[in-house]
Amino acid sequence: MSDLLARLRGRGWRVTAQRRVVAEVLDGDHVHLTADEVHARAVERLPEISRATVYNTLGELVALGEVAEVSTDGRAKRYDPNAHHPHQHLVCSGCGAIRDVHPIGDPLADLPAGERFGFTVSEVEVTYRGLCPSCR
Amino acid sequence: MSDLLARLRGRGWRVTAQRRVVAEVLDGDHVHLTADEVHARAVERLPEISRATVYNTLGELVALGEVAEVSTDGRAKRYDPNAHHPHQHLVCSGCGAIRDVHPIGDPLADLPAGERFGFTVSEVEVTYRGLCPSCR
DNA sequence: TTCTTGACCTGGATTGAGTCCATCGTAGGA
DNA sequence: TCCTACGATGGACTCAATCCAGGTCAAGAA
Repeated sequence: MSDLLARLRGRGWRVTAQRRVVAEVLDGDHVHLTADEVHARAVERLPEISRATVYNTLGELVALGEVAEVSTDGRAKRYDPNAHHPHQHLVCSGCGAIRDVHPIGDPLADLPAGERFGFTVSEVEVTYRGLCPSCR
Repeated sequence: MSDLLARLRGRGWRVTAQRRVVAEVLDGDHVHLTADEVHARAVERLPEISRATVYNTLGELVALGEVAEVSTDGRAKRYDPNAHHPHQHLVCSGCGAIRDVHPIGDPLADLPAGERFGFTVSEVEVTYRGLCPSCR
């Protein structure tokens, strides 16, 4: 993630304290924070940062393909910094915990042409659901 | 869907005009209405029906396993009456159109034990994305 | 058929997530 | 150092969904 800011600068991004803090908060594996959680953590480092800025920055990171949006429950979207490593998600129906997982095979290949209704299919999103060890 | 009301009555449901109308609106294949769309159509048949009742009834139908909740965009949830026939969804990134699809194989089998983090995995949800013929 | 009652419905207030916008501030080039 | 266009702010607003107090009615009992 440390070179993320360099990559963004290379794309003409103006690097500000706010954007740096948002990028820093979103660092690590199995990180799936909501926008409000990102904001809460960003405030600890930069007390005046506004929610609008967090939403704007997350939106830009998503548009640039640096962060992926995940919506596993019907509630707030979550932001996943692991966008450069394709993966799917495993969600606990009890506590909502989310893990990144890597199924075998290409899920795209499992949709026969006869089931594509003439669509050009380019992406698949798989969400596995179950109970985690501590909710069972 | 016509025997849905009979099934519900059998489960001790009190059948009211409102519940009947909601169930009728949710009939057919490739039907994926939002709660507000269900409400709009229900109002045509029963002008005084309230949004709260539509939400309550949809929630009960979901809890009974008669209808499935689908959230393909980050926006309003959609309700899919096809819950008794397992299927996945194909969504157009352009216009949002949704089709029911049936991939080959069991997607659950594609998640190796080593990737389950001790979870008891019981469900998979697959969303294919692409462009429909008229958006391409 | 009428009565009774607890489950159901209503509409308005409320919550929560997210967006919009007018204004102010500042990163980075000249 | 100065300028200015891009970025940040925060308060108002939208949209989806839920909550709640009070009125209504489906279905079993008599």
